[in-house]
Amino acid sequence: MSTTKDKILNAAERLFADHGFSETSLRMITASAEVNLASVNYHFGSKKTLIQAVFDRFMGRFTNELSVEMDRLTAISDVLTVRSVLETLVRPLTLLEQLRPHGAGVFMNLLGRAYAETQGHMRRFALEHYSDVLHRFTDLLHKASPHLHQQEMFWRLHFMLGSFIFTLAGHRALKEISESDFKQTVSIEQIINRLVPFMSAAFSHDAVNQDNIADCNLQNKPTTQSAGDVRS
Amino acid sequence: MSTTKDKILNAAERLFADHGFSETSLRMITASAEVNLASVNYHFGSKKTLIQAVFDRFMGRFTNELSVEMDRLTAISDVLTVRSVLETLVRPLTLLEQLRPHGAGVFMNLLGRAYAETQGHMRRFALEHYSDVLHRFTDLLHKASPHLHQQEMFWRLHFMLGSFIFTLAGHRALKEISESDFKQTVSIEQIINRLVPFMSAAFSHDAVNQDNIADCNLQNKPTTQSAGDVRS
DNA sequence: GTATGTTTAAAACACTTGTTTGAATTGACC
DNA sequence: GGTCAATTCAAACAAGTGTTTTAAACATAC
Repeated sequence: MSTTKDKILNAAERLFADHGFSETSLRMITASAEVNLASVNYHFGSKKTLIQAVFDRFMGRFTNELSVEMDRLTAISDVLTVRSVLETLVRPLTLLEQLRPHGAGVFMNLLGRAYAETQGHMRRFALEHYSDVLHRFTDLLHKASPHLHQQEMFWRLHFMLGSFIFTLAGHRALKEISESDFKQTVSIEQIINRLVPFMSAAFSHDAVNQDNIADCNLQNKPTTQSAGDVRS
Repeated sequence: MSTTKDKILNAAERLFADHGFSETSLRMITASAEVNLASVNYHFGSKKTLIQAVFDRFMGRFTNELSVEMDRLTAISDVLTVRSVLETLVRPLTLLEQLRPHGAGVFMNLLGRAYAETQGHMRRFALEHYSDVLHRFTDLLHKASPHLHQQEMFWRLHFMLGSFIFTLAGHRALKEISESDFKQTVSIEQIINRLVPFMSAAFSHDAVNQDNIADCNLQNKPTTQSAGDVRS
């Protein structure tokens, strides 16, 4: 029942959100947690595994919630849209945010880091431990857009991931700019609710003949195509 | 005339791409550049300003190219589409990549870092020194989608930026996965050419009444064949 | 050639990093 | 109360960090 472990975990979480990982020292963490410096190595082994532990705790909470949302979705409707699948992300993310200050931000930071690693150590860990939930999500997405083949799916998935990670991981900076420019507060939930339809449209677009998209587009219709000037 | 400065800049560029910024020490840089350790402080003042110098050099090359592309676009056509505006990014980015190994990756890394900073020091620097080109780009984008109000514009711009930064900054890791999964090499140009139509669709979507998008959506429609294969 | 300002060189500086050590403390169980 | 393992603690460790210093080498002008 030793609370030391949790104190470290919580302090690390908060500091990681504020300063990033390599910019957060163990001394900052232990000072903030009011525990001894050596205790982090005692309980977690190393800084690297501490980061993993923080990540793991987030990932567990997130995938649990996501699982619930996906259950709900598949229960109520048998026709899937990209939009409805992406909307399963909203609650898990906002929940993370209200569970801890900047929760979604730290989580996305960790996720981004997991991918940025060239070695891919953290990514492999996540894909192993949470493969079922993750695969289930991509499966739903695939069912919602069956015309996309695997490779296109792969890239769209990561384009989307990029938007999510970038905006949510750095949402404090973005909030700052937005609020100084528009004199209006903005919550992470609002950002997500803007992001989901945005990504839905992107994910659903027909790449072969993009004029189909243009036709639906309510903006000025360019009959003279200046587009398609794709240099190879 | 002194090549020491350039040697440092080039070595820093390459190492930043491989290990990130805080993970790259000045000793690694000076060793790789085969110059004395002290010379980086002599020529650049500090590590921080060295990073800025690397960023500045990239930013200069990038904005120059982008400017040319925007000239070309506005010259040939007076009706703008989101797609055509986004396509002005293709050449500047691929040029960066072929100019130096992983050039676009480092540049996007720096760009991402510029935004991630809570203090916003680097972002402010970029916005001041390159405001004209940057504003011109956003203006074109705004002209191409005049129905979007400022705030929605702001967020969509950053959603897009997120995809670009994430995918290009981490494109080496993504390449790795993609090539091991699909047994097929993939160039950064191919990624960009996938990303542009993806983001065009996202940017052009009608947020007010998203059913319009859904109606245009070709998913589940039997007439469409396996789409999305857009390698150029 | 000397003088002047610029560039390079090796070494040391002051400091922070993650980690380890070995003794002190705690808390439970017999 | 004594035993033993688990935990905490202060201190030190070795390695690495960015930066500064001082002297030497260089180039260029007078």
